[in-house]
Parts: sequence; C-alpha cells; structure tokens
Amino acid sequence: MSSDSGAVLDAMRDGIMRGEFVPDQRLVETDLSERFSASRSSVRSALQQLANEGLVERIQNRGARVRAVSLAEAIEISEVRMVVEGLCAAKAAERVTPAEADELREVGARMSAAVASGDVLGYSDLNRSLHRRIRELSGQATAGGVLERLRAQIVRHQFRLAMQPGRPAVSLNEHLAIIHAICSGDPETAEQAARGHLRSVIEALRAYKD
Amino acid sequence: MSSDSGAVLDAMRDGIMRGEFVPDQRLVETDLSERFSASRSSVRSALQQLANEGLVERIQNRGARVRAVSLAEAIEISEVRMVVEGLCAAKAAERVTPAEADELREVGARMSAAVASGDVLGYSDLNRSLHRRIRELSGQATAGGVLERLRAQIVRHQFRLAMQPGRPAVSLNEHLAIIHAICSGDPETAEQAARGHLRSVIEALRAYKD
DNA sequence: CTCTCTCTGATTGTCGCCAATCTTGTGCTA
DNA sequence: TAGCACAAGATTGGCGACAATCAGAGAGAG
Repeated sequence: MSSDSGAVLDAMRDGIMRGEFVPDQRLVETDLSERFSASRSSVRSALQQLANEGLVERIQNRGARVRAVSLAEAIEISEVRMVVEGLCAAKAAERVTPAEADELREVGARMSAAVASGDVLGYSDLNRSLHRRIRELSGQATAGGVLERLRAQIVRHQFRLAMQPGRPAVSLNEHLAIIHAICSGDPETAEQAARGHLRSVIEALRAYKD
Repeated sequence: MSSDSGAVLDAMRDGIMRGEFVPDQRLVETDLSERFSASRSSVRSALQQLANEGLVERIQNRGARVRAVSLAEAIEISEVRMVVEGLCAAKAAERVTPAEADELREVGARMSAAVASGDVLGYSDLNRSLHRRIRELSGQATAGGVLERLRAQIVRHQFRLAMQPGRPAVSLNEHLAIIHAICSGDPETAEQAARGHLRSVIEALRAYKD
C-alpha cells in the first residue's frame, strides 16, 4: 500500500514532530530528495501535504521551511481545541457503553499511577491515548480530523508543558473529572470538564513567557 | 504572482462549489489538464490541495472524484461549526469596537430588509458576510481557517437549506440575537446565541431526509 | 451456468530535464 | 562611504515520458 511518496511524507512528518528538523529550518527539495533517496517530485508532494497540515510554511518560489508556532499561535490553537474537545467529550458521554466506560476508568487509574510514580513520559503517553480514545468514542470524524491536525502543530509546546514541574498533578485531576463525567453519561458536565482542562492548559501556556 | 497551478486550483474549486462538477464525478487528470489547458502536474497539485480541503476524495492509484458530503456528514460538520463559531462570537464580543458594532448592526438591518422583501439570494450573501465578519472580528486565525475549510464542504447543503420556505425568517432572528450579543460586548451570550443558531441549522438539516 | 484466471486498456505515480524566479555578491557611481 | 544596477549561483515551478498499478473484459475449466 505505502507508496514511496507516502513513505517520504511520513518520514518528514516524523522528523519534524520529533524535532530533527528545527523550527524555521529551510527545507530544500534537492537535499531532502537525497536524504530520503526519493525523487524530487515525491519530496515536493510531501512538502505540499505538510504545508496543508500546518507543519511547514511554503512561499512561492522561495521554498519551504519548518513552521515555527509562536506561543500566541499555540494559545489560539488551544482555544479551538478547547471547544472542539468539549464537543467530543459531550458526544462521547452520550454514546459511551459500559465496557468502554470501564476502559476509560482503567486509563484514569494508570494515569494516577504514572503521576504517583513520577513517570512523566508514561503520563504523557497516557494523556495522548485518553484524548484519542475520547475522540474515537465521540464518533465525530470531522472533529477528530480537526483535532488531529491541530495537535500535530503544537507537539513541541505540549511537550515543554508536560515537562513543567507540578503540571502533571494539576492536569491529572482535570483528566479524571473528564473521565468521570463521560462515564456518568453526562454530556453537559463532560463538555465543561473538557473545556476546563483546556482552559487550564491555556493558562499554563500563558504562564511561561520565557 | 498567480502561478498557473494556482489558477487551476481556483478554477477547479470554483467549478466544484458552483456545481459544474457533480458529486461523485470522476476527475481524470488528463481530462482536466486538457480542459484547463495546463500540464498534468499542475492539475495533480491542485487535486492534492482540494483533497486536503475536503472537496475531493483521492484513492491510491484509483484517482480522484468530487467528494459527496452526506447529510450525516453535513450534520457532523455543523456540530463542529457550532462550537467553533461559538468561540469566534465570544471573542468578537470581547474585542469589538463601537465602529465595528455599528457595522454589524448595519448588516443586521440589511438582513431584515432582505427577508422582508423576500430577497433570498441577497439574504444568503449577507449571511455569509456576517459569519465572515464575525470570524475576522474574533482575531482567531486558527478558528477562521477551520471554519473556512468546513464551510467549503457544505456549500451545497447550505444552499438547499437557504431555499427552504420559512427558513430565512427563523434564521434572521437568530442572527440578530448574535449581533445584539456581540455589540453588547457579552461573550457568554454571544457564544450561546451562535451555538443556538447552529443548533437550529442542524435541526433543519435533520428535518429533510429526502 | 458460474467461477477463476489472465490479459488488455486506461489511469495514476515517478523521474529527469529545462525554464522561471529569487538571493547574494560584486563593482560602479555619486 | 552609501546606494544602486547587474550578473552569477542556487532553488523552485512546470513539462513530457516512462513505469507501476488497477478495473474490467474475455477465455477456459469445473
């Protein structure tokens, strides 16, 4: 299935998200085609796709560079996430089955354990899992797509945030509140919990103007 | 400035949104390149962009076709619009200046006049203007981009909806409520008004299962 | 008569080349 | 010394040709 251009696309996206390509770094098509041993058109196609995903910036006849997401933009993005994740949480609360509720509670328990044992990386992974699972449970493909795109743009900021001391403890309670509301089948409360969580993220982002 | 590929892109997007290309219609690259007298790579690039905008669907080695947005998908999209437009309305209420408020009220007056005189097309245009202006006033570029993309996908449904008898009268009041809340500088009410309007749109969409 | 296999026509994916455009460094002039 | 015109290098944009892949028709076996 995976054509070559698809492989180049994935490799480049991964490289950007993992930080191998620094923000504002120029992405010269020839260099990339050599680096990934693919043709320049494949690279070109991948660059266009990445531009649409908001990971790179392209200017006419001037090439592409890794998009640097400013703190202000990260806040904007988080605001949109706030309302869309709120929607997903509400819909998830409406549709959740008992089995799925147990699964969510299980994730919550593991998150608590991770925070208790100071496993920041594990907590970060669980965090991502939880948000993804809620998106899936919501059955809202459109919202899911929007959130996926937005998340990719702010992985760097998210990571920095997760590393801030004391942050996991705060976010854990918010996550548990979301889980509880969804498992209770209460859309209103679930939406408010999700929004509250993202509001807290925004506050934390505003906090560090380093 | 406008390169050829950009021209092809705009022409194709316009063609799809204007209905010259029917939903599910196959879009063969060779045909398109001949029709727009452009090279196949330009067409190819445009197709990729349109796929990212959600207007066409592409399958590996199987070509592109105009994406048919089902009623269910239109409802999903409207749900996302509901929360994001709510965000924009709230932020617009926070930032609006007196001059801009007057401008909004002016649009409201023209909408009332259009409905009173049965000018459905004019009302539809004003509707679009209003939503766009609110997006601009919100200063939320991210939300604006999301909404722009979503709107393009459901122009057809929006148009059908606007044509439904009695619909403009209902939506007019909702629009006036949004305008009033924003001009009052009341974010909470503005968000609720915007959400109420979109909720009404969703209801109307659900109504016709023809 | 139906199922499967193969072959063919149509269409997309990839490649290398050339033209168009931008950036940068250089030299001339006031 | 500052400013401007110009040329050279680097990089992107566009094009045609070739290879890879898929859908469908048709032949053959059961």
